[in-house]
Amino acid sequence: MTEIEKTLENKSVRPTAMRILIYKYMAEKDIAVALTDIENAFAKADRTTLYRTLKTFEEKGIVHQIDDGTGISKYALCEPGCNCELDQDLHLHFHCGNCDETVCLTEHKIPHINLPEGYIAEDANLVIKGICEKCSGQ
Amino acid sequence: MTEIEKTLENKSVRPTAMRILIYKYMAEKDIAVALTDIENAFAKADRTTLYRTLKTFEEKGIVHQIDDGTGISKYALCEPGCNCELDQDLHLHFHCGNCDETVCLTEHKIPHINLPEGYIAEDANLVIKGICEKCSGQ
DNA sequence: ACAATAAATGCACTTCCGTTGCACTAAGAA
DNA sequence: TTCTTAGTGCAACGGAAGTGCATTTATTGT
Ligand SMILES: [Mn+2]
Ligand SMILES: [Mn+2]
Ligand SMILES: [Zn+2]
Ligand SMILES: [Zn+2]
Repeated sequence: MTEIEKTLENKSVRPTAMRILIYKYMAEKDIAVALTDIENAFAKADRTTLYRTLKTFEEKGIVHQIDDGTGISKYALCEPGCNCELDQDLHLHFHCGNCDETVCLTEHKIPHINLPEGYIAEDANLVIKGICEKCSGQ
Repeated sequence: MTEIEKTLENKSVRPTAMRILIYKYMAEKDIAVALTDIENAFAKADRTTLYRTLKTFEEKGIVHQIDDGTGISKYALCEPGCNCELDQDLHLHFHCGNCDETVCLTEHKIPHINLPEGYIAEDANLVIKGICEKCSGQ
């Protein structure tokens, strides 16, 4: 049994061929991926299957969904210490306006914000837009 | 000439009847509004007109668009000191999971974030999700 | 190995929101 | 008034998310 299969089973997700391929695809990329990206990478697979795979992965804490403001949902594998299901230690995301790629900045946590009286924070999303290190050429 | 008409002309937007109505509608609300909200408020008007009005307002710096993570674009009037077109002094937004309302927290600016080497920040979006003061009951 | 059961996949279709093209109308300039 | 531009209304398109149901594949129990 491979590493990926073990990882999936640890999260109580049955390691089907499709799921292993999708996991591997996401693991090889260092950027967040959209459903369409996976669809293009695996032309033979049906969009619904990929869609539901991502949904399952998200529910089981294997990936987290990213709203980078483009209107297209992105997904990235959760790091070992990723507490995204607990809504704590939330990291920020960076979207490059040049290459349209979105990356997790897992080391950069969202700073704590003091809200006005009566407001209760449960979750947060911080997206920085600009030029990524690949595109800025340094 | 009313205050609203003056405001629109100052921003080089011709104060048509429809535009004045939309501006007034947004000014009376203390929450961000979606295109659908305006559509429901002015059943006689066409969605396209409202859509293009909001677009014009945004281009002229009268309103700013808000991405609160719901997937539906919201809009709010820019405060007198709102520098949203300059991408500075960006304030954060709060979305209530209970009443589904989104508000501008204009006093709360997005803190400066130190990015990794090579990353250039140009814009930022910070949305806090939780329970608003109306719904938390205090 | 077999049947019974449950999970995963594939296809078709729907919904929602944003967006655009084009014709028509109202408003401002000459 | 005539010319020209800006605003509005109607219809249709588009992308992306989501759902219902039939079919296939895997797992369980005998
Ligand atoms: Mn991330
Ligand atoms: Mn705002
Ligand atoms: Zn880039
Ligand atoms: Zn609320």
